[in-house]
Amino acid sequence: MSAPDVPGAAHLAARIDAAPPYRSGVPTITDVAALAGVSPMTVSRVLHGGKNVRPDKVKLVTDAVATLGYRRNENARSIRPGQRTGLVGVIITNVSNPYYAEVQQGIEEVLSAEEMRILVGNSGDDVAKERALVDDFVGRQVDGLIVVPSSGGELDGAGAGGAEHLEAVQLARIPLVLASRELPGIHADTVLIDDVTGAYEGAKRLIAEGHTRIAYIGNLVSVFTSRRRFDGFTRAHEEAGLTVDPLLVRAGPNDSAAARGAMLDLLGLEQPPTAVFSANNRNTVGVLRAIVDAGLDPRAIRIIGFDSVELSDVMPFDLSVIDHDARELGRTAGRMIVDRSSGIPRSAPARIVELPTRLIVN
Amino acid sequence: MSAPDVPGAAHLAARIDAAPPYRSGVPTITDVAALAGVSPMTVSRVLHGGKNVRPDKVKLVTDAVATLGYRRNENARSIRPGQRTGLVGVIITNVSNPYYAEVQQGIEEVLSAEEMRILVGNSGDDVAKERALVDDFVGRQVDGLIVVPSSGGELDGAGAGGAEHLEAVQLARIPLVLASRELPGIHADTVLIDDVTGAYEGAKRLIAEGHTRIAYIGNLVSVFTSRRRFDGFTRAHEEAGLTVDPLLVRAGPNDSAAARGAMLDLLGLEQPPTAVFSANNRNTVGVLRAIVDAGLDPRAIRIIGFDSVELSDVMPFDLSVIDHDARELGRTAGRMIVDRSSGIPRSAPARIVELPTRLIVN
DNA sequence: TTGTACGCGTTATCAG
DNA sequence: CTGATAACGCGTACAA
Repeated sequence: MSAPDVPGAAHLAARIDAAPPYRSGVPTITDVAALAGVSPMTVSRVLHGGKNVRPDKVKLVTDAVATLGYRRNENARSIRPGQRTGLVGVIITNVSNPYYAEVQQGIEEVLSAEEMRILVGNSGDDVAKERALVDDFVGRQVDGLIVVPSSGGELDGAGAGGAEHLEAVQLARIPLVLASRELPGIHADTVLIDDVTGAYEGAKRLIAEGHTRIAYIGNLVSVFTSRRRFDGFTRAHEEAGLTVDPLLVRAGPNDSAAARGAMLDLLGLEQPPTAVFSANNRNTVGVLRAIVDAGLDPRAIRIIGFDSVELSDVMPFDLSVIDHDARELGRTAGRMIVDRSSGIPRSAPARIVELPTRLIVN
Repeated sequence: MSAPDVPGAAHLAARIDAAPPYRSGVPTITDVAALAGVSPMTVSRVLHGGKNVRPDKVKLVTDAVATLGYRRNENARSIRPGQRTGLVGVIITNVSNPYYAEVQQGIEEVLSAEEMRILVGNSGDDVAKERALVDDFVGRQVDGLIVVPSSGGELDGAGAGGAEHLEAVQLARIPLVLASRELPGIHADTVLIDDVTGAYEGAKRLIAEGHTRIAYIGNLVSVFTSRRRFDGFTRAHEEAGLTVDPLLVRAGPNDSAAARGAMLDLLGLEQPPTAVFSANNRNTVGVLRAIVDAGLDPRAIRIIGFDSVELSDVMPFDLSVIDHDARELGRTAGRMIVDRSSGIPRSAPARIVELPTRLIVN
């Protein structure tokens, strides 16, 4: 097996030995070129549309591609300057919330039409994890980033409290879109739900029905949307000359279990509320569960919930919802990325879009 | 501004001119090296743990990294042989189905713990789109692929009907995991729900309750799981000495709208069923809606549905569900990828895991 | 302990 | 119309 002393043969053996054992069998453009009997450059041209290549060579190449099962290495391609990766990083807090699943669907719908793909990460509403994901995605040379910002960072009220990683993204001139939530100090394309108006109209409706003691369940401390919704809730009260009873405001919950606890607590008050405003779909689920668990007649209390809840219209509760189009929110975010990465210059001012809500009374 | 004739200065100017205009400002390892006054190699070493580098140089480098905001280019890194990308392609039919959203969540949970990221695409149950996604993901050098196979390809009953793209994945020695559905002719790690047993127990329960005319709603033509569920459904009938009335089997629907139509149709029969078995959560939603739309008393008909439906236990229907852990299915798929890409050899026989179901009677 | 040389797969540039 | 060359950012092998 050792190379004989014949120069030519030795050279060949060396080439074979050099045929790297690590070459995992995945064919490269060079393999295609060799099989087709052309240069790699010609193969590249054919792959890019075959402009300015003789038809017979085109056929040679396409055949070689087919027999070898060749696929372009997108990563190698993208290290060259000026080449896009076609990758967009998507960071959401939690896909198992149907709302965010719907947002992701909308994003994917728009981007896949542009042959772009999404890298998805769940932050779990944890700023540290969000930061790690951003770093990773940037390292993978994404063409854009869509983020539902984690709420944790807002706690300290500082400028862009804990959002330096997103500032860095902008410094690197990577298009950034904030979805569903704004972030103080970060000036980026943003798509929101019109939380204030939606909540205002929901609360107004309850007040019109005669309710004066309306509870509010939603995390006002750290969740941007919940604070906005509370603003609308409060405004409706003010307009009607009512005041919001602080005892009826449960500012903690942001998941169904916590909301259930808060609701059970409210039901145990000396003077319980006659209606409840729930700040999001997870909380609404918790509220409903509390009512059932407390053994109450499901219609004993009026409920209005932000976001939709599947089958809310057939449930035995006195439940209305403030609905909106989560998928359209995702689509809008996707379009913003597409616009920025072609078309609209990076330096154009940030756009802020607010999507409407629709009150569905049951 | 033109370079003077002083050799040294000219050289410098040349370097500056050479500083490519396309260099989009993103710092590279070379920039870090220059700022730190070391070679790129030393920077690389520091980034990989700083073993065998003098502490002062380590500091120099880490400082330079910090001031420049340097991040390693993962794509450039991955083109070298033997380097993993840490990317896993995930192809699901539709994330807006809460079941698949949950699966994705499970996958992400396991993989992100290994510092791996997911590329997600929706196939919309379209084999052509699935194929395109597979091609794209393979081109991006994913370390593995998790696929909920589209059903379209099974129509022609041929060997691996329309699944050649998945065979190709295996030929390229990329770990492949099938989730939720099997594919004839494809021999890969697979994680399924124990559909047969789950459906069997559900149907058995209805029969034990005295029902003999039980309708079945689910797409038997193209959906693997639905066929398996029908098997269990049938077996329970046989065991009880009953036969399934073909008139009560609606083999078409695979979404809530179609299921609603089928259910309305069933309700209009001369001899309507006294119970319904719905093959998945989308269908269950349609069934419930049909009952409400038909103006029936929600409790007029017994329903059992595969998959869970949120708040099924508090709804005013006579609804039981055959529940299972979708997130665990996702986790299992993720673990299979991790195992194959390290640990377990690629050549080890395919593993098939069936996760249990749980009948929740309401 | 540190640096040099080279190659990974691809494509822009330029020469033929 | 075609091909040789160089370069993208990084890491391995080897040399100093």
